[in-house]
Amino acid sequence: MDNKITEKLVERYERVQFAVHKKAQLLMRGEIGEELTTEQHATLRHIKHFGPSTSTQLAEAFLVKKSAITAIINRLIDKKMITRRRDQNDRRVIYLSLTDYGEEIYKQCEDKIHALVGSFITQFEPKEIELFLNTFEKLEKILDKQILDMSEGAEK
Amino acid sequence: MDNKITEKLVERYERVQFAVHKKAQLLMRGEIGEELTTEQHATLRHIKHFGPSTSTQLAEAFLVKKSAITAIINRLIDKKMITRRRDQNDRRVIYLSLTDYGEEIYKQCEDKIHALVGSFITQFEPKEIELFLNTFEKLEKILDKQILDMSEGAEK
DNA sequence: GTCATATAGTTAAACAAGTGAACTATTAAA
DNA sequence: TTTAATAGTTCACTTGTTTAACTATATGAC
Repeated sequence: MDNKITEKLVERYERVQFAVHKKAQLLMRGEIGEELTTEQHATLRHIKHFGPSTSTQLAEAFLVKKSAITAIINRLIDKKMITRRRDQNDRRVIYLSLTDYGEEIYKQCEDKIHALVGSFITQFEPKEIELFLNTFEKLEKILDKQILDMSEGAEK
Repeated sequence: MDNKITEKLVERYERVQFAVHKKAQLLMRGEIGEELTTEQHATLRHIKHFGPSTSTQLAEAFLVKKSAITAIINRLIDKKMITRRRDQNDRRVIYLSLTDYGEEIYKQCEDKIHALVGSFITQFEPKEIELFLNTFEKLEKILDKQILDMSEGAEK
């Protein structure tokens, strides 16, 4: 009984998550003139959201090693979308910021995503959206706690 | 007004999707004795679900090129989780099936996932789960149609 | 029946993302 | 001041991906 629902949930979640991911990938590809990978977009998003950030902060946010961030950052710098700036108080630290071009590309991506999601929203009842948001908020809290617990051992 | 909701939806969805993905990754890593990547797990899942499959079918299901499937398959064969079997009617075709070992590892993964999701379920109202399922079903249909439209040009 | 074409799958080169370990600087602490 | 810790990079290796060239088999036009 309960097993059936679990299975259904997993299956349906996986299919939607796959479809959303693919859709987002297609959105980031080509249409804007610049190709952005999922990770590159997430990096721009983090910096836009939290302001100038360090590799360490990005690594913690994405739950990957710092060397992985270095690689992504190098590619974004090649694309002239972000810049490095050394902290003068602590000269080990490097702050990463968006260039004007980075801001521009990021904005174009956001517009695309928002337009897409906006078109979805019209097909749902306000009540459905409300409940969706609440469920996800709850889910997020549960997951965050669990992931923190699990990755604590693996963290450096 | 509507803009605000779109933004919230995107943000919340992205955070949950990230958390779920990381959580699943951690689940597949080590705990079972065998490491499975997301793609390897999805491949086992597809074969388990649809029975002996071809590279072409997997490539279509995952929306990647066939050469990407070849690489994943080779690694799963190295791990002795699947086998190739030539079709005798059409000798171009190769069917991929799970080995007993593959079945065993896959089952262990599923059990882990179901246990996890089962533990989530208890924290939600039946009504919430019902609506969640319905919303996702609706979302899936919308996305499937859109992705089909978008990738039609890109398909080979 | 034979020749052109389509289909199934592999291979190889190149790129993006990731890990792990060794490394350079710089700062903090004993 | 010598030792620790921290921030970041580099390098070798793995996985997943695309593109393009390739092999082998099947289909179809004539």
